[in-house]
Amino acid sequence: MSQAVKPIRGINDILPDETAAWQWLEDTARDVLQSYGYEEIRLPLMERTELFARSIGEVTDIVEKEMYTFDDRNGDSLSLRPEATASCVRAGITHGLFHNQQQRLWYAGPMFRYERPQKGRYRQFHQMGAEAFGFAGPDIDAELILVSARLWKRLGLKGLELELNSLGSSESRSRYRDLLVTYFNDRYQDLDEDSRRRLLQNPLRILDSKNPEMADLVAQAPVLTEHLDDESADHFAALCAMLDASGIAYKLNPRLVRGLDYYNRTVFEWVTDQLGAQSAVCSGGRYDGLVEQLGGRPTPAIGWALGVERLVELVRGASLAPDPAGPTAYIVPLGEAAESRAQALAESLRDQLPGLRLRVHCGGGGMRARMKRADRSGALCALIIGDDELASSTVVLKHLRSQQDQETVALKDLQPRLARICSDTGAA
RNA sequence: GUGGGCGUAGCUCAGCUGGUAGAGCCCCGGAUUGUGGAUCCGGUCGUCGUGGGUUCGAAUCCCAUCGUCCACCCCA
Repeated sequence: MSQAVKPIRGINDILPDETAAWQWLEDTARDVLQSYGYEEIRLPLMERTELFARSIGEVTDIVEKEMYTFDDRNGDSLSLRPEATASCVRAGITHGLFHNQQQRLWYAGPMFRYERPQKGRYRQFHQMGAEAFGFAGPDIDAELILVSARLWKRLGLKGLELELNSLGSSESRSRYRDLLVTYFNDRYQDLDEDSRRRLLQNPLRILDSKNPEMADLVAQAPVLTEHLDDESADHFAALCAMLDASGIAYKLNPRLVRGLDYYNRTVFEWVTDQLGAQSAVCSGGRYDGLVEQLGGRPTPAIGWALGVERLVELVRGASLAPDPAGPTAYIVPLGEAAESRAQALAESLRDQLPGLRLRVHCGGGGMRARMKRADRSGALCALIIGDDELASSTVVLKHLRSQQDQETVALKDLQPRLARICSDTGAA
């Protein structure tokens, strides 16, 4: 044996025993998004590096040390996308989607960040996201939160908490930022190493510190929500009233900031305590300045993204995902004559019943081995075809999930018989 | 980038005061020549992560290295 090729760290395969949960989650999310009138947009996996630098922020960790960046053969610097909002905005500008128009969009797909992998954090991970463009008022903020809340409900997920905050306008945010820098600079001696670094890069993130020794200092710091501009305060109050009216519970968290530079006003996170250090399952916020910043016309915008791996973990942990459906029938041909007929029989059944799931035994083996495979396949029944059945144009239908006696079914009656099995079990 | 735990069969793991590698599950065959699930019998499967060192002898001790998991950081 030659040496096996190693996989890339933090870039995982999703194996067949997990894909049922993934598909269920993705299907459910798509249904929910479409039920609110959101339309899918498919975006490229890579963009010019400049796009991410200009949107996420030059001095963020994501851009400085977590992007997969390389020069293509023309010498252009490209990066695998670390998130999709920037691409979505870019695509909207490229195709004029924002000119006097409103857009409700969603996307799904892999993102890439060069981080040390740990629970709920991988170098290739998947997000689904929703973005709304051209809506300035708090009603769309409420709607986007309702979309996410409905998704948790449809998935049967309990225990997610919504944390909510407002960062204010970019002007009030930067005034607050100055206040905060002054406050922490005056207490520089008490700052831990991480916070000193953040003071230069992203002072708001000091408020997020997990270090208990920083707790007092953070608690005494100026509070963001007390320094909002009037319009942002009104916007936020109206959003809260709408959520109250819809029965959505939330926790105001004045320390909730976001790592990406483009957010303003509403920011929110759905958090869980089930995922170790990774508490955020879905988060987002308003980014009213981004479209203009990337060369489009001023366009208010807001969106969220959810981490598919994290949700899959929650859904699997709570055994919420339905069991994968096995085949309706497993066809067991016995003898050369039957083996040469089996695939043709299966083909004609699939023609007649498009929803039917048939697995035809391949690979030889004795009767016992074939029946064992039929059982392991999860099939509802086995269809046994040997010389006797060929001679009489019948098959033996054996029920594998119940104690019903096996039946001999004429070939001409097989299609309605299988259709009935499908409908009895709610399949197809 | 920093810190800690762990790397033995496809999977889960035992073996670690150095003596030449085991169990359960899975898989295959048989008991049951055309009938799965339960039971019983038999069988296949290992560069003991990699490289070096100590030793008559290393899965076991030492060093290095890689991988992986978790946490910091960052964030979905």
